[in-house]
Amino acid sequence: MQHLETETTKKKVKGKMAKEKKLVESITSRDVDFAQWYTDVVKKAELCDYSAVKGCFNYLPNGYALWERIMGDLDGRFKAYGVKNVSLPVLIPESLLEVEADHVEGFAPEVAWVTHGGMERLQERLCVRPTSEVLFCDLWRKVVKSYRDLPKIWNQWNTVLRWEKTSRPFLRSREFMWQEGHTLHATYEEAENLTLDMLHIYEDCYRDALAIPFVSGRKAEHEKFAGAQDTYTIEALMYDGRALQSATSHFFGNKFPDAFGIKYVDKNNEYQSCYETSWGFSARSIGGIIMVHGDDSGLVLPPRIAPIECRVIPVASHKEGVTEKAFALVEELKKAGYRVDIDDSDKSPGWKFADQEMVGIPTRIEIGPKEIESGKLIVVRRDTRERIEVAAAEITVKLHEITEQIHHDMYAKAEKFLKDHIYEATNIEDMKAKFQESRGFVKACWCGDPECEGEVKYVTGGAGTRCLIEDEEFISDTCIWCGKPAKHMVYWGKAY
RNA sequence: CGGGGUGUGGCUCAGCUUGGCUAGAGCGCCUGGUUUGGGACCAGGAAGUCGCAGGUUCGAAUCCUGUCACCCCGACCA
Repeated sequence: MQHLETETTKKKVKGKMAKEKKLVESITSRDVDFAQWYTDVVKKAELCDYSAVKGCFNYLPNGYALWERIMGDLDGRFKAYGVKNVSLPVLIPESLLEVEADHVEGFAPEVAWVTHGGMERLQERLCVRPTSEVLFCDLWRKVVKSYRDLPKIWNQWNTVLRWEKTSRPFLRSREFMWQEGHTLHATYEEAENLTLDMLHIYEDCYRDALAIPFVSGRKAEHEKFAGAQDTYTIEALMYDGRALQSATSHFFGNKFPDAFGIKYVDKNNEYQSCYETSWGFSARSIGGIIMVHGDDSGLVLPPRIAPIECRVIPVASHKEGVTEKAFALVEELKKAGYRVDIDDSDKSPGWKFADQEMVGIPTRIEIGPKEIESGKLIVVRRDTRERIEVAAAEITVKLHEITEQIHHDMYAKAEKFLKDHIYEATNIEDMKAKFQESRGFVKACWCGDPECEGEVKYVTGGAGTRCLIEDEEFISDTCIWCGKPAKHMVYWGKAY
C-alpha cells in the first residue's frame, strides 16, 4: 500500500482539495484518480491489508464483517431454494485435474502446486484448488448410482487459489473467498433451468441486498468458463465506467459427468448421462460495493448488508448525562433489533463523524446536550448527508424507515447511472467516439467472431463483449467491425 | 508477461546527485494536562541492524555488482 502517491497525483489532489474543502483529506478524489481513490477507501475503511504473499490479502474486521453479511444473505437465498452446503478438500491430484481437457487447459496457467509433504517429494503433485468442479465430479462418481440420488444441489463457501499475475484488493487476488455451487441432474432441461435459477438468485442479491444494478445474460462463446457449454454473467457498472463481472452461472451439459464416468440408472434400469452446473459469487462483490456506492468521503454501505446500520456519536460527552443517554439509546436500538454501535472514544466529534463516513455506516445519530434538552434526535444519512430530525420516542420505528429509504435511493441512483451510461452504436467510428467521450456500456451488433472482438478491443482501448442481449431487437443487421451479418447484439465495455 | 516506480521507526516520506559528527520530519502510539456540535492543543516519552548479500573505501543509507520483495499502468481470469 506504499508509494502509491506520485508527485502528480499529490499536486492534483491538493489543488482539488483547496477548492472543495474536503472533510477527509486522506482520500484521493474519485474524479482525480479513481484507482488511487479505490485503494485509499479500502485502506481507510480498514477492509483489508496486504499480506506477506503477493496477491493474498488480510481481511480486517470491517472487511470480513461485510463478507459475513453478504454470505448470510446469499446463503439464506440458497437455503430457501434447497441448496445443501458441503466442504471439499483444498488439494486436487494432478491426474484428477487432467480428466477434462478444456478445463485443464483453461486453468493450467494459474494453478499453484504442492510438491512436497514435509521433506519428501510427493509421487503425484497436488494442485491447490482453483475451483472444484473435478472434486465434485470425483465425489459424485462414487455416490450417484440411481435416479433416486438426483438431483444433487450442493454448495461450498471456501477460498480458491489462482496464480494471478497482478492483483488488487477484492477485485483480483490470488486467494479469494467465494461460494461455489455445483449441481448434478438427471436431465438436460433441469440442469439448464437451474443455471438460470441461480443467475436469478444472484440478481436478487445484487439488487435487493447490495443495491447494485446490472446487466446480465449469456457470455459470448470465447468468454465462457473453461469447459462450460453456457456461461451466464452479471455485469455491474462501476463509477469509472468499467464493468465488473459480478457473478457467474455455468451450464456444463453432460461434458464433465461423462468425462468422469458419472452415470445413473433410470426407472427402466438403463444407464443415463448426468447434467451438471456450477455457479460462483465472490468477495469481489465488495469491490463492486465500493466502486458503485462510494464517494470522496469513503465507503457507503447499502444498509441491508451493512454490518452496522447506525452509529451513535455522543457529543460533548463530558457534559452531565450525555454518555448515559447515548448508551441507553444504543441499548434501546439493539433491543429493537438494529445493528448499532457507539463511538465513545475520546476523539473529537469531527473525527468521529469523518470516521463513520469513511467506514460507510449508513446512518449516525448525534446525541449531545441539545438533543437531550429537546427530546429530538438527529439522524444523518451517509449517502446524502441529509440531517433528519426524529422525536426520540419514535426512533426505533423511524430508523428502519430511513435505512430502507437509503437502500432504495442508493439503488435508484446507481440504476440511473447505469441507464445513463448505456449507449448504442451501429458503426465502429461511432463506437470509438462513445468510448472516448463517455464511460459505460455500448450496445452494438456482432458477427460472433472473436477476431472481430479483438479488433474492436484494440481500436476502443479495451472494450470487449460483456454479455449477449437476447431479449431485444437488433439495432443493426451487421457486425460493427466486419460488416458481415450480425449474430448477436452485445453489451460492450471495458472491464476489471 | 511487457512498461514504469519504490525499499530508511507502526505509516508516509526527506537525506543519496557531491560518502564524513549521535540518520531526520510529519502522522500514529504511550503518559499527563487542557479541550469537545466537522479529523483539537500543549508538554514529555518509547520506537530504526537504512530490504538482503557481496564489493570499493580510513569511513557506505549514500558509490558498484548481484539478489529479493512490493506497488502502479497495460494484456488475460471471479
